[in-house]
Amino acid sequence: MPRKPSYDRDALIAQARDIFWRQGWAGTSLKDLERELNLKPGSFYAAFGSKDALYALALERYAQDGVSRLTTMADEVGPLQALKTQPQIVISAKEMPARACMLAKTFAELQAKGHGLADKAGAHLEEMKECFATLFRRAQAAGEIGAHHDPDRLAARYQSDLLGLRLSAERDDVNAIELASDIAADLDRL
Amino acid sequence: MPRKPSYDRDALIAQARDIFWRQGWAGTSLKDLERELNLKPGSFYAAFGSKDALYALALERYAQDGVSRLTTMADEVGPLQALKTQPQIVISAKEMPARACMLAKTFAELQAKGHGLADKAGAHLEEMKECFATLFRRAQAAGEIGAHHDPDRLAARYQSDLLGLRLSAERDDVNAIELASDIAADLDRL
DNA sequence: GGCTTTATTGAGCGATCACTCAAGTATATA
DNA sequence: TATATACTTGAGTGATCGCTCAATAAAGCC
Repeated sequence: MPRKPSYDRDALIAQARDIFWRQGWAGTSLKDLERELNLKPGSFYAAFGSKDALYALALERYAQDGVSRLTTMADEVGPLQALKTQPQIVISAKEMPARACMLAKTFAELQAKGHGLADKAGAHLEEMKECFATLFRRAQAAGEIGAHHDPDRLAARYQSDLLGLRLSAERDDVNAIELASDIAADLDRL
Repeated sequence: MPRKPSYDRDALIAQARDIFWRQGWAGTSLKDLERELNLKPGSFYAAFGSKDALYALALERYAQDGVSRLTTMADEVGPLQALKTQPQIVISAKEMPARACMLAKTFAELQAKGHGLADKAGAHLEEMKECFATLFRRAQAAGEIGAHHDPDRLAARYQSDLLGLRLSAERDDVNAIELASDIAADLDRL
């Protein structure tokens, strides 16, 4: 009996993710979203409930895609090679809306105000870190990395390096390719 | 003949810097500033002209303080030791309003929208990077670092590491002290 | 003290914010 | 085809945004 929506909800979430990723939370108005997603206010709120609810969906999508892309690559080329390749990938950014990490941007923007979305972003960052740690553990098990290292500590450092790289890659005065290869080179010394 | 302002302009700029540093550009309203600086709208605009103008002053103050603190330390303990100590310092954050870098936060928040303050923040980041490069050059001249390294490349990597560290240090699930000491330890392998 | 000059005050400006809702429209079932 | 059930529309909500300005108060110079 009902009527079907004329839009593809998943596609709208992906589109919203890209806008939020680029412009941030406060930097994206509902006018922006309504225009880009081609939704009137009524439809928007019927579909997503609120700006924050859509942002949360966008964050989740972003984090899921990041983890699945990395684990897929690790299954194909091995854990260490995946970790070494990741820096290049995150700054290649041809069709990506931004090089900086959306989770980091969200966390940095909203943490001070105690916004719930900052906590969600922080949780996703933690998931991502645990994903890195798993790859370091697998690399250790495969003998690609010395057994004396703490994989959690390596993961924290590696994630921090990636966040720095991705932020630096937004700048014109930084050679991100050199930076990425230097970070990757560090993994060979473990 | 005139009447003197009842406030200390420099102190107000420092106070505004701390608020902006913590809450970001969009996250800080004029109401916030008027309340914290104890200024009515009229006085505020007579003193600073606009929110953006005050933000620019705050950025400048932030950058100047950062450079002068680092160069002072380098004069006291030497360039390499200063670079090795800096990571601990930036995350100690007893009386600092945030651990993340204000320049990086500003750049990340406003760059996508083409806001002029993002360019100013980017320029200050470049100054800071050049300051790091100078210290690496001085460390090289002193024989503390191998001559085969490119100091500009080292500076870019070091700055990126610091930005990542400072962002990570805002998180509860990251051991920032370990992170800082790992970054410092890397300098001994140069 | 009188005068000039500037600082201070706070009500209020238009614009924009996230969001609501009643009315109209299209569709799947009966 | 008739009806029930959504989806779509867009004018409009109160709140807040950055900011203005006329009125008032206070300080330095004569």
